[in-house]
Amino acid sequence: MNLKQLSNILGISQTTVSRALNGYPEVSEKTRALVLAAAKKHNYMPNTKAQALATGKSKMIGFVLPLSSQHEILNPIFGDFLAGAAQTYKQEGYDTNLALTDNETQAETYRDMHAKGSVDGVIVQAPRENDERVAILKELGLPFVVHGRATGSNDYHYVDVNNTHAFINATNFLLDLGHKRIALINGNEELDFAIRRNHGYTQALKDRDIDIDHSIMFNSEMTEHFGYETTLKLLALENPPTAAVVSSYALAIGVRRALGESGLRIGKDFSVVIHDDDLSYLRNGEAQPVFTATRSSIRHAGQLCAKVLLDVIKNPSQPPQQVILEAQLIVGSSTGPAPT
Amino acid sequence: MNLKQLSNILGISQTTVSRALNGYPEVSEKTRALVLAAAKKHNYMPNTKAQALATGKSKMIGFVLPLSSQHEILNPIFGDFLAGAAQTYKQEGYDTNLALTDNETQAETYRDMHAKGSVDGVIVQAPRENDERVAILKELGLPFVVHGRATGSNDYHYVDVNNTHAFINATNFLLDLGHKRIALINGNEELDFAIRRNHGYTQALKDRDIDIDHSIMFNSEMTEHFGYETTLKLLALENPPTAAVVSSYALAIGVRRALGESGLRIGKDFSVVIHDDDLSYLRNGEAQPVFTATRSSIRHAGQLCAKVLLDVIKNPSQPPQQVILEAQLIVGSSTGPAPT
DNA sequence: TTGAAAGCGGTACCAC
DNA sequence: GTGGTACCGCTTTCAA
Repeated sequence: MNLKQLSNILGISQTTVSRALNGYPEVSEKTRALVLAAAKKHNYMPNTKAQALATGKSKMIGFVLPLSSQHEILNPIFGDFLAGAAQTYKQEGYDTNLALTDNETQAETYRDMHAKGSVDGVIVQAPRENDERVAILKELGLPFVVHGRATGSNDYHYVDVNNTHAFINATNFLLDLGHKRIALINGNEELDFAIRRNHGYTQALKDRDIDIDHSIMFNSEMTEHFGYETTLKLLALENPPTAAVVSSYALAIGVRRALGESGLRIGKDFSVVIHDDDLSYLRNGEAQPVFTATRSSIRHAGQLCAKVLLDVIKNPSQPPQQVILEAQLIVGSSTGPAPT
Repeated sequence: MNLKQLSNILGISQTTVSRALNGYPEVSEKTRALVLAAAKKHNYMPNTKAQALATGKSKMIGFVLPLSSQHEILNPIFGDFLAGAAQTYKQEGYDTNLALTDNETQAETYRDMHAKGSVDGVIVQAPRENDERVAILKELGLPFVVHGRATGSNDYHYVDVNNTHAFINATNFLLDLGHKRIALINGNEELDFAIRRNHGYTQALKDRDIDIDHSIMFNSEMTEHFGYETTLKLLALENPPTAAVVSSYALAIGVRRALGESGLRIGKDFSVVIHDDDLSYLRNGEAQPVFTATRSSIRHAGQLCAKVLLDVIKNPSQPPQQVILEAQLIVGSSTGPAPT
């Protein structure tokens, strides 16, 4: 069923039918009612391609996903973030176009999307310093919002989590329990969020006049394996820590295993606060009696990014919108005080 | 840059330019070379909407994602499967259209996609018995491939993992180690794959004339929490099992925690084989020294689904293609023999 | 308030 | 080999 057929059935011109469907005021209410009824009856929906061609708006948002996101870090982003964003787009009548790309040809992918006219705007994930993508998108004039931010950059729209504050809170929580030696098990130092988490951790310690001990600060892959290895190293120290702030659930699983094998009970002999963006692991609360969690909802970030992007598409020349989300500190019962 | 502009620059008709670009044989090689060079120089790409409108093919594949996929089970599907599929689509010049939907309005979503002419085909996830979606897609004549299968259904194209065989292998592995009492910790019994896993497990036991003991077979949510609780229950039995086949990494994490707290060492006092589709947890091999894993690559399933779908789109009237993937048994070193 | 017709950017048939 | 032109399904100007 297309416009022409529908208008033929009704004996009204395509023009009027189109106007009735799109809510133009000049159509008589009687006609509109007729058209709407017929459209519903025949399950008519305007062909999106034709609409896009005629209006110049594709009503599609691009989500570019580098294949390197097999990588641990981007995995949760992929799922929950995208789900949140797509949901918001849908509410506003936009579709989501997923574009995979090699890590090296990311910039080209954006160029192509724009040249092919397939999207009205895009989201950029995990920006780096002086990000090529940002430069290209500006050059193309394609609306975009960045999820995360490159250290120091602030001349574009972005949505980010307040990682610094989250880790100040997490560290303070352990300090308040009386811990003096608190380890940090964090992601790779090239990542902006990991840098901010390092900052939050050191900030909290400095505020209590505790010296930073770099031998109990670790930055690397956020995997179970690394959490495990790191914890064993920490416990083997002459003066081992009594608690740790951990940057992801995957890491924390490794931490827990290492503690278990070393005979240390979490919440009694050793306290752990973890941070995670991915709610799925925490959803049923199974982690809470054991760990204390600082968590941010990646799905919510997706929704916000989408909202900002749609706003930018409608009003492209506005000054940068920069949204910082606060992470939530969830206090479980059994992360106990520091051993005396 | 569009066709008209490009043809003006070249002083050739749109028709010829289009033909040259699309590889039609009747164009002289000289002309084609000229056109190709100019296209590259000006970064010309045909507008997908116009192309779709003119050809009647949208070159887009729909991926419908019910919002209930916040649910644990569908989460890995979301990421790795979609990545695999999208990669394949891209190679063939197709784009991926992600459509979120409420669980209740899934069928309508397919109807709408078809009515709007936005996709050439779709993937259906996690089919149920007499699935409404399958019926509708057949009715619409929209090409589709199902990921998974409903018990007993076989009149459509699908790609599925050989869950039965995977669990026969997993169980046999433990039997070969000498275990006599092997528990099963599996997903909810309403799910087709869980049913098949139950079958595989019981099959393997029967083949060795071991009686099925339903008190050590568990079906429920595939979460850490349930893995933990179940394992505690198992260990509290009068005659506890000495090993377990576990249906997901999340469950296995709970199992490990329960064993740890009970002072049992994995691979010495208790053996575990886990099955998981999501490679990300296992990627660095951190689980292998501790668990033995039966794993299927969900990304690979995505690629295969995509291939089949593209094939079906090109040749819609072919008989059902039904692909069954074998899962891989990965033998770790420390899952030891049964205690004597 | 309604309708005819000219695009939007391509493809493909038909003639040359 | 190449070019003219109708058409894909919709929006939008212009006239009535």
